[in-house]
Amino acid sequence: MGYWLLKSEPQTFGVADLENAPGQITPWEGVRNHQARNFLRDDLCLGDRAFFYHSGTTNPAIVGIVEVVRAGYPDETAFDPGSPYRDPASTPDRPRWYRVDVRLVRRLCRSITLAELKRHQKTLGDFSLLRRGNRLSVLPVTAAQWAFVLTLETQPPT
DNA sequence: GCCAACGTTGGC
DNA sequence: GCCAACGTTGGC
Repeated sequence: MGYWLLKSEPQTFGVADLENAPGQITPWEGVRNHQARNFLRDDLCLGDRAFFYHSGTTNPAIVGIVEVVRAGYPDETAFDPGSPYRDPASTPDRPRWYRVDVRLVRRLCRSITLAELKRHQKTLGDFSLLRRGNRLSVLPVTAAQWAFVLTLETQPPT
């Protein structure tokens, strides 16, 4: 099973929105970066788990856990002239962008902030989220990193 | 193919 | 609001 981290700005789509979505399922769409697209299209498998991460906020943090319930398929928002994610270069015949469907497994008992993760950089090792200049909205997480972050959840914030 | 200009992301 | 990182665009 693979582990991932998915970023979203809570003002656009936060964990609360996912909580209120039908079946607590949402397409993870609108990703318009080739490297992130490759992860969505090729690497996120059915059953994989991902951290739901809030970016662009005062306290960027991991706030929940989601599960991939549908593997990569074309992101149809690219075909929609009314969508902010419209990309005329992507067509149904030759889709350029892909999305997955995710379901909320649960919120974390407490948010694990980016600041806190940085304090554990030594333990986390080469964590893609902490790499300088990283802007990818879909990031791989190792099994060890996944497990460690979950141990933080049940400890008081450091 | 090179590179400057520009736009976006995202932390602070 | 600022700035670093980095992707994209477009002229040459």
